[in-house]
Amino acid sequence: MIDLKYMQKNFDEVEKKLRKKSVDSALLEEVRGLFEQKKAAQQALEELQAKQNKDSKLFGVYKKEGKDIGQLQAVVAETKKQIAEQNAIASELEQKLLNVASGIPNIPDEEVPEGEDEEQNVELEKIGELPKFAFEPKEHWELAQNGWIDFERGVKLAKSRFAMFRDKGAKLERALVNYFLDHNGENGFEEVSVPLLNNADMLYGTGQLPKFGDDLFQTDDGLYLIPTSEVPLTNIYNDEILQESQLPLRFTAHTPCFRKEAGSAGRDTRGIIRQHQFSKVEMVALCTPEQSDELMEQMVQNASELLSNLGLAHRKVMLCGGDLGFGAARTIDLEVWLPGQNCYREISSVSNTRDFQARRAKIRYKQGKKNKLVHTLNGSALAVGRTMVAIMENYQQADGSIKIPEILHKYM
RNA sequence: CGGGAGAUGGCUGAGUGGUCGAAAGCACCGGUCUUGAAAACCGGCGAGGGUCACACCUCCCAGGGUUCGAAUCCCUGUCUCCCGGCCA
Repeated sequence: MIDLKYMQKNFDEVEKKLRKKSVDSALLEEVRGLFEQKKAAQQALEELQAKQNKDSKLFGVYKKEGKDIGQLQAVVAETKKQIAEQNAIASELEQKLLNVASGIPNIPDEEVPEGEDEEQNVELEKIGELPKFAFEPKEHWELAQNGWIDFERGVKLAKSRFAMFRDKGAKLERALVNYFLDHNGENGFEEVSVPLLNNADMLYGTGQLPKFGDDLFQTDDGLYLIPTSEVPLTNIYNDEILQESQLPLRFTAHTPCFRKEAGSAGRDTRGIIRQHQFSKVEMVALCTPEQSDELMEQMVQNASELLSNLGLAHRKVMLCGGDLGFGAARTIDLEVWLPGQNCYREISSVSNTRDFQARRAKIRYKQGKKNKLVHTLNGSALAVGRTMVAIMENYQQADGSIKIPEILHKYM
């Protein structure tokens, strides 16, 4: 949630900044109008409430003094009626404002480049050497003929866009998870194991709800399968007030992630690049505003290290405004080189949401006497399935076999 | 899933219809004292909105209800603890 008070006072500035994310300006105008209306209604309501409170307290006094309360009763009855009416008006406006405003995305940082979509993302740095092959490198689903991935049976057990790993494939997945968690742990991230079903408040907190509910699997008792462990990790301190000395807090967790991939029909239908269920190791940080830029760097660096240690060539990309996620003020993607596909593909995405999620999730910290909103950051380190793809394609041999990267040897 | 108890400020915990947003203790912050610290003493100290600042409004798990007035009474839900059943 963006800061509505700030937005009201600096409407033109906010509108201009949001243009980078191509937000409908009619929506913003609506918010501005609603804010004024709501405030007026609120004030009117509070005046009435104050009157009623005052009169009600008089009852006690009158009774003690033995005075007649008949007239007072009539006055209060009238006030009550007015309160009911005014309350209806005020709460409707408030609800409307909240609905509309919660659909406004975060304001992009100054440095975020202009752009419509991923075409305009800006490459920051290339890391590692592209591998050379004396043969035509295959794509991972061809290589998976070796039995590592069983696509057909994954589909049979669930439906399309589900797969299962077997034998060395399953072991490779487990090895990667262990390696990632160890590495993140050594770099200051506390390892946690979280509920995979979260309630609606948490999904609102991180921004998936109410706007992106279509992409979530929901249970019949109102819980949601997490689309990323960013949701539980960020919400660990939902509606709590932290001490400044506790910050920054850094967490890492491995979880499966569940996404309906609504609207992705026809994209990446082959292989395991885009699945309904995938495994991911995530990093999340809660920190002060002063700390958040440095943490962002650290998290990108941490993910990049994992790729380098696996011997995988990759690049850092700064997302342009149009490609930024709903809650992100800035995002840096890591894209790994896939020789089979002959292109770079996203394997990690690190975002700073500033106080956008913290405002929704009510995560604050005490700075002296004041309660301030924390900054929240999240990033993958790494997407496990896609790392498997990268290893298969980069480490494939002429005979179709796949070498295991050195660093994983002790894990499998 | 069945029976009982409970849910109050960072924590512990009083409060059963009327100036209660709420005693007390702990924690925390400021001060006095001290070479320094501890102890002792004095003061402050829930959250959100509102205001230049006050005033004022809302919140005692959530949602309804009773009442002029509810943390306090009633109903529903959620969660926690204990007892029983089931179970990885």
